[in-house]
Amino acid sequence: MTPNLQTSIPDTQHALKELFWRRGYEHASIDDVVNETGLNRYALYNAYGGKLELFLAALDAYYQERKNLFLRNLNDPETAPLDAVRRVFEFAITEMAERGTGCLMCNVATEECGRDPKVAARVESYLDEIRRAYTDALERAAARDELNNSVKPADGAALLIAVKLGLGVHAKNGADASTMLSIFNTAMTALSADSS
Amino acid sequence: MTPNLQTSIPDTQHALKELFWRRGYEHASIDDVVNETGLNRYALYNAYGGKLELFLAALDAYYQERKNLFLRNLNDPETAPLDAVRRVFEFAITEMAERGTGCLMCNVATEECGRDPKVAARVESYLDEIRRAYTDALERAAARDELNNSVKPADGAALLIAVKLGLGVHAKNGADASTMLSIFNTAMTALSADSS
DNA sequence: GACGTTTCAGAATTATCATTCTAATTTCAG
DNA sequence: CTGAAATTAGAATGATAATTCTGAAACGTC
Repeated sequence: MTPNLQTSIPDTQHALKELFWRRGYEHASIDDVVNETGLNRYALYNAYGGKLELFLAALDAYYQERKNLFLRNLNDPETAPLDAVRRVFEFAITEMAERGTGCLMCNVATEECGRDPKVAARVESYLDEIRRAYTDALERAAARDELNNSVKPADGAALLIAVKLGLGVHAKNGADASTMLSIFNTAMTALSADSS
Repeated sequence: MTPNLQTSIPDTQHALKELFWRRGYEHASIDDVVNETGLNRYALYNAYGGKLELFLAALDAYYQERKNLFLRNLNDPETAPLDAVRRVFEFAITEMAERGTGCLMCNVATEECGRDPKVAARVESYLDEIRRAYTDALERAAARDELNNSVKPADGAALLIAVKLGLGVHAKNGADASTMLSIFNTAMTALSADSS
């Protein structure tokens, strides 16, 4: 009945992701981890090493999930690039508003554990990958004359990421979806070709 | 030599502001407060009540300082409104990059103490006041045909605040001033009249 | 079924920190 | 001066949490 470590690792990572996403690194205790993963404390330490490694596993699970979801949408050839960006943001905003916990990657960036080199390296590479994907999408938009031509795709991508981080802060403060969507729409209006 | 409480409160608030800004609420201990304010532990508890009230004092000191600085610049009749916005952001970005600690108000919003009702109320009223000031500035810009006419002043103001929060996250992660200025410039380009 | 190994639950350890307490010192009015 | 009141430095308290330890239970192999 009790799952062994081998078969339970994916579930464990999912539970870790949920726990750290909801509570943050510092406010999730090992007792919480034990309760929510169902795994034995001793086994956890043997398998992962310590709390930080547990967190890295959660971050990896989050990263894989987002990467699949976002990049698949952004690169969908059936969808106009700015519509794809919109779809990704609308999903993220709705989710953040429902959960009230911002985005795990943004939260990490503001927590003390974000100063850890291993954590920081993951955040950086994750943000780089997202930025590249946004840049590609905005380049395709520019090629279709759908991008504000005063804005370079790479700059627009960096702005989108900053807005996303800002929305994550708003979400942690209990902002509702409509407030956040309005902010995102303003950004998209300002970045779009027909804007002025 | 040791200052008494009456004359030292302004210095105390300044020291509290610095301490909590640099370390955050949770990672600043009462020992730190004792060391950095030079005040007696017992006296601190008598004067303030507890750690949260110490933090509120820090928040108040920060708020007063920013309010004077930012609103004076934003409302300066000698300066074109978008230039005034730019001046405020350039100051804030330079400061955040130098300190590497984001902005105190943004940090609060992401910390657990931001869930406290008294803290949340202060953050909300502070952000409202800033939003109103940005809205006024953007309305003046619109009257001079300097604002992207697809963007309503109130929406532009909300976007500026989200960007500011996002830049605060970047700053906490060690972003340098030029990266942050570039993001801000992109936002201003997209919000300006001659943008497309 | 028996034994060596693995896994378990939860206690022990160690550390940190907010808050309160205490005994000594300073202050200052008379 | 002097003695009551205020103020101090730092120890005690109580709580929480990461990590390690321990003795018991479960498991698999023969």
